[in-house]
Amino acid sequence: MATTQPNTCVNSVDIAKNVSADDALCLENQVCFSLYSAANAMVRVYRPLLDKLDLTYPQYLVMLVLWEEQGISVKTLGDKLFLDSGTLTPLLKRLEVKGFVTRGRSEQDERVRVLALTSAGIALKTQASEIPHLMRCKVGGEASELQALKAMCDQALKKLHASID
Amino acid sequence: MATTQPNTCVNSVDIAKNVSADDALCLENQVCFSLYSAANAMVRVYRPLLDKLDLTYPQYLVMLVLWEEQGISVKTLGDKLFLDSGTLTPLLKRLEVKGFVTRGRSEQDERVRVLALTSAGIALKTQASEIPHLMRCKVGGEASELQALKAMCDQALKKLHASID
DNA sequence: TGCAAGTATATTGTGCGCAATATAGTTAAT
DNA sequence: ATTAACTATATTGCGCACAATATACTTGCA
Repeated sequence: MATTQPNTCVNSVDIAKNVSADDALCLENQVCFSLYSAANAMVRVYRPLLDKLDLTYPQYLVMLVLWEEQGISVKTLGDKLFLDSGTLTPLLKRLEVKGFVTRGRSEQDERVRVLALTSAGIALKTQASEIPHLMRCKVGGEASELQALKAMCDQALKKLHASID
Repeated sequence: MATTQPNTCVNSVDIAKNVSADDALCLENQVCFSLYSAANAMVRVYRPLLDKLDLTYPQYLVMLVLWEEQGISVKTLGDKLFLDSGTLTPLLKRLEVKGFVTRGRSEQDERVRVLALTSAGIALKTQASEIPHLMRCKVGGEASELQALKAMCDQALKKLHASID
């Protein structure tokens, strides 16, 4: 395992192991490319299932949060989903137009939007309850593998967040 | 570990293990959300590094491919990156405007674009050679962990692709 | 040869993601 | 009470992703 590049880090992100500068730029060795491609593919597989609920994947994530807890702010929602208002504001407006979500104002603090579900939004949860099962069937794989994947993604996410100072 | 939902699949995608329909819709249990968030965070961490090369992350991926092999078609590029012409055509035009890439035509088949690098595009590889190292330092973590993450993403990608019939 | 079927790329439209910026409302310190 | 600093949301602009569609070119078959 030759290393032709001085390397003050013992570890690697975009290479499978310590390799030459050239091998490090090889697509095959890029961890991040695998992550990126898997995430894209995942959204693609969700799409036909979510089409039936008239939701996109990011909209589905918002609904997951609101099915758990209503009356939260855009900020709180963004903290949970790691998304900002530039993404969420237009997305929430689309959910409002579809009649799934209401965007009220806090009486205590006029700046904050209070997000809630309409009855249609609440009702959607019943249809959505099939989705995890359908995804399971579509993709298969051992539960332990998926748990491991989730654990590694969560760990990577933690480090990536930390590296944004 | 009670299962309140009949389940013909032994495995799970969006839940950590066999759980109730309600727990399956819990954001905390969603493997795909972890994948999605980690991929977003990864692109965010790349951004300041790639800004210096005047590249976005998807543009960087295209350059990685072209640094390995020039003269390929949009189709071949798309097969390698799992992206279609709707994504690549405008992206390649932007790389052309920046002066990194040329978009010629095949003489054998007038339909196919033949992608090549300009001298500026080739020169960029030298600057890019630092990026894997810089990402490694930014994120840290054991090489074996990253290898494992890559392996699991590749496996997931394979299954996700297969599930699109 | 002519034409149907297939293929490669391009176009259009929608919805993210996110940086940068703007605006309005709140809080705290003087 | 003012005002400066802070906070929550919104807006704008750019670049993906991708479905759906269009166009141009090629190939194979009758």
